[in-house]
Amino acid sequence: MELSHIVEFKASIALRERLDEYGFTKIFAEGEVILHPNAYIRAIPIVLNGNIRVMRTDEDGREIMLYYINAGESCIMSFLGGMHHDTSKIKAIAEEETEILFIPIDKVSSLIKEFPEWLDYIFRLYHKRFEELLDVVNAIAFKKLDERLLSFIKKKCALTHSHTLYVTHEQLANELGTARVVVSRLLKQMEDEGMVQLGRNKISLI
Amino acid sequence: MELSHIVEFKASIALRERLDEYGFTKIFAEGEVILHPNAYIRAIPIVLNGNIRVMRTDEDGREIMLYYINAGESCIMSFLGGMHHDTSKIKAIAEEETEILFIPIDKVSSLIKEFPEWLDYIFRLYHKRFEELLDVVNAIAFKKLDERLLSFIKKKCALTHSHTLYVTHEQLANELGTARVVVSRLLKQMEDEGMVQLGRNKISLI
DNA sequence: TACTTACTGTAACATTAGTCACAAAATGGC
DNA sequence: GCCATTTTGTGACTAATGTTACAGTAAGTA
Repeated sequence: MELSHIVEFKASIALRERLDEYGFTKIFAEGEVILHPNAYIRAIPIVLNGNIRVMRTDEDGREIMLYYINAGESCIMSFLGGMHHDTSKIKAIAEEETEILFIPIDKVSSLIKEFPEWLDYIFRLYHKRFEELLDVVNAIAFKKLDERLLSFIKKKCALTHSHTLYVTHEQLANELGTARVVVSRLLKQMEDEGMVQLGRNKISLI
Repeated sequence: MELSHIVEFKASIALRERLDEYGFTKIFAEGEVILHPNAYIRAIPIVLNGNIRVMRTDEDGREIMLYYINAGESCIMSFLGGMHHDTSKIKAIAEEETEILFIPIDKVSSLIKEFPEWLDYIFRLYHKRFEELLDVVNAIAFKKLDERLLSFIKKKCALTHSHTLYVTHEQLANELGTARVVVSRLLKQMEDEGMVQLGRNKISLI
């Protein structure tokens, strides 16, 4: 994805040039950790290609997935954290091979003053993330695991525009914040009900 | 609380005057709903005195508390929602008698251009809310109810600078997103363990 | 005081999810 | 093909929470 495809950046060549000038790109392999919990934040990432999975981890090492950052989007948690010289409260992992443009945090704030579209971009993403977080709260507070599992599978499928997912039950369990057996049990149930078809490392929606 | 006590506003008489000029204040009684879910947002609230409780509600009417908005703070969800002409995803209730200064949404964005400290204020609150939301996610994903209940009671006590809380088990249950019997059961247990003392409409931390 | 209402306590039971243990199947390397 | 490893399936059990039903108790008020 080119920066010019981001709606807020389309009209401003100047902003795009500035981002190119200040930023540096880096490519992460699938599964690579982009941002560790408690790490200091020096730059905010804009995803050019690929996807980032954002996880919340607790002290005991348990994790739960919060949302995806798709191409064209940024990690707004980093932005806030960086602005306040705070450490990261989340963990970001490349869901597939992912190319990222990093903008140093000091440039981020100076760009706000110069380019209102940059601020619009930040606000739009904030809004999106906030709503996604609220959806997560809803899901874990009010939904049962089978429902969460199903919509999680659907979301993952949507990312790859496919009906088949290549993941292990273990991975799903980790991202949902539960145990592998639980996921296996529920998946088997869903297969019996004809909702999915299971294979090794493979789940197909029907 | 005066606007001048808000750290970002201290230095700028001009900003405070503008807020006074554009805004209008309103007083809400304890328990009054300030913002309904799905309502259109035309103004963002700054709490001058009192506290607002922000709840997430799901389609079936179940609720769960997200965080408090204290004096000097604003509801950042409204801000985002308002900027994007979106409806409210949350419900805001006056926890006690609460005085609120409402700033019309169109003024909010024009103030950003004029007063960088206004933007700083917004960012600071975003950051705070985001972290609070993450804490909520952690709590409901990984903590057991007894632990959540206890820390919830402590948080409520902290609001009033007291060791005694005047609420019913029903209210606590609603805010935790669970059932009254469950809360009663856990509270009784906590009383047996000498952690709290119970009365009608009353819970004292020991 | 007597009545009503709101709040709390408790038992019994159902459901959901987590845990442990181990078997069975699939896969990949040799 | 054989073996090691990873992944999946399953049963049995425990723990946590939700649900229903009802009794007891405090407070308010006519």
